Amino acid sequence: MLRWKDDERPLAIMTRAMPQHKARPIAPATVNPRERIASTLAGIVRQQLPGVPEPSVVVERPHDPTHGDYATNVALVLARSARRNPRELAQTIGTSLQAALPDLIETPEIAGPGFINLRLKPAARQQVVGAILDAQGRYGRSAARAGERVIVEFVSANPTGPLHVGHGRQAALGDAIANLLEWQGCDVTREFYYNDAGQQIQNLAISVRARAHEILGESGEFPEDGYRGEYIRELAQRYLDEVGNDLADIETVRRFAVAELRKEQDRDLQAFGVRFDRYYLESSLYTDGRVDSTVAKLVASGTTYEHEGALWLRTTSFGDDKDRVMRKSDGGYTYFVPDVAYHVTKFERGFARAINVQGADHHGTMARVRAGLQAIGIGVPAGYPDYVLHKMVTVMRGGVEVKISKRAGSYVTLRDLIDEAGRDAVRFFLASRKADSEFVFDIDLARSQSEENPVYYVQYAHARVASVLKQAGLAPDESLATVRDVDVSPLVSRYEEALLRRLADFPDEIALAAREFAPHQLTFYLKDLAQEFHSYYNAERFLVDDARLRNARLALIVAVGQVLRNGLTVLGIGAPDEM
RNA sequence: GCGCCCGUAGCUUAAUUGGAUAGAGCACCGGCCUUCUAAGCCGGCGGUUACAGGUUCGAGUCCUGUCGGGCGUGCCA
Repeated sequence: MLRWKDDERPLAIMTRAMPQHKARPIAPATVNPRERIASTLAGIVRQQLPGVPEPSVVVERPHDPTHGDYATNVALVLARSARRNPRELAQTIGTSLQAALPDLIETPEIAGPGFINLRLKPAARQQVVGAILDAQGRYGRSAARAGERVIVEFVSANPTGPLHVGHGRQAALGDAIANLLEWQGCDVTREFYYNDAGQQIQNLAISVRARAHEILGESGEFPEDGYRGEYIRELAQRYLDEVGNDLADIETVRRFAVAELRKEQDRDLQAFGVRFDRYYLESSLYTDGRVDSTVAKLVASGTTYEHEGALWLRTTSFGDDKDRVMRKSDGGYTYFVPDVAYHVTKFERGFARAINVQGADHHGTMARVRAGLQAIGIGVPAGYPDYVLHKMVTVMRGGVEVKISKRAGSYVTLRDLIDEAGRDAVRFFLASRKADSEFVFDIDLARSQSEENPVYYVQYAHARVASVLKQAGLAPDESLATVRDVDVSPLVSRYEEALLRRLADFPDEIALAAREFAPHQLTFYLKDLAQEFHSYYNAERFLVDDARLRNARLALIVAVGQVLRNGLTVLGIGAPDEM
């Protein structure tokens, strides 16, 4: 997952307020090798090929480890405009590169149509262990985006029923995205837009009241579009127990039902390990006048018109494919008006970036909200807010789709999933796919505490690290300090090379996953890291007699344990010491 | 009808954003526990990347069209 352009800021490993300690054998202020190579390369191109339009210099990990630690395609990209043979150009650039970085790389190899393959000197590859130990649990964190204020809105379920698996996917994705951004230095606010003002809340109240009448033995019809889940009956029973038999005031019923459902949603989210900084109430947008003032501003901007008794916004002027109704002919606002008003507050609250994690059925609102923000003319940037839309989750058990739960009736609840498969497995699974692909959640797989379950595979690697350290006499909280200054030069086996490369990639993985709102990339990284560790574990012994080798290997696996833990933490998953 | 998204091995999927021989896991077959956790490791089988064209040194990735699935689409949220 490495791809950097030379015009992007290098990503510095967070080194904040770290106590200075003994000088280590490797250069103290070492930068990530990839960054050094990329910037040196850019200089060489500028110097040797003046006048050639400078391309993005890309230094990346080759797929095949026999191609070395890094590879670059500069020669291929430049060959045409420089009117040179790509392989011959690669040779020239490669020679200059090695001359500039003799301590870092071996003699470059030219391969294929003109790739330059670079192999790090062992000491350069090994330095990552020191970097991880020095970081004191903060390896992978960066200050690259320090001070950037970001709001991540996710879940935002209506308080009309229990959370379903789709909300679970949003919670897993949204929380992981928020964590990723925090690890990049962003100042992140997690917000739940709490839709308490619409027609569906009224339906909830009516449904609960109808069930309460039934319980009291009073006849009456259940509303056509009422909510039919078992939880409505439970709410009705609790209402009768706690509030009383007076059902005359629908407002009292409504308030009770909403409060109860919110409590339940909060309990589910807590069980899932997700917390919000703020719940933003849709109703407050009406009571504080923001909806009215939003409409007034849109009218004043001249982007609205009246047609057939309704007020329309000319969203087509801002990229939408149809104009949209703002105020219905009956005088009420359509939902998209408070939506725009809400996003105005995000912008006005100073969030330079807003990310909305929602189901793909909301994709229609994207163009509308963005158009509304543009129309209002208060300087909101064109792509604001960002959307991460996810597709449907299908739950499978025993090879067949599960469509209903007892409590909710028509859908599977997040609580069902957590109860069946456990928090960690559910979070890992729901974060492990690209958001815009359809998701098949196999309950049997998530439940199985065995080889076919990836989350246990990763956690097991962490537990194995902890177990070895324990037998080496290293307490978990002391292991970092104990191995900090060991000589890591014996780490040269193919397993060790692979692990060192993987560890060096971690900060870049975080940065990339944060930039692309793509936690699934991190799940794949962790599986790969765990796999390399398990292979190593099976092939080599750590507690060997040779003290120098033993210490080097212990330092390496302490570093592996750190990265596994950090990665799992970003995904909101525990890193157990024992399994 | 129109718009957006998706289509990769029997199943679930990845692919460094246009790079090298399309990688994994599950399932299936064969090996590895007197040694730090076998919830593990090693090997094998399995691909016309839905289809047809195009762009270029190079396409799963970009463009055009077709097929299949999902979602949305002037007064539901």
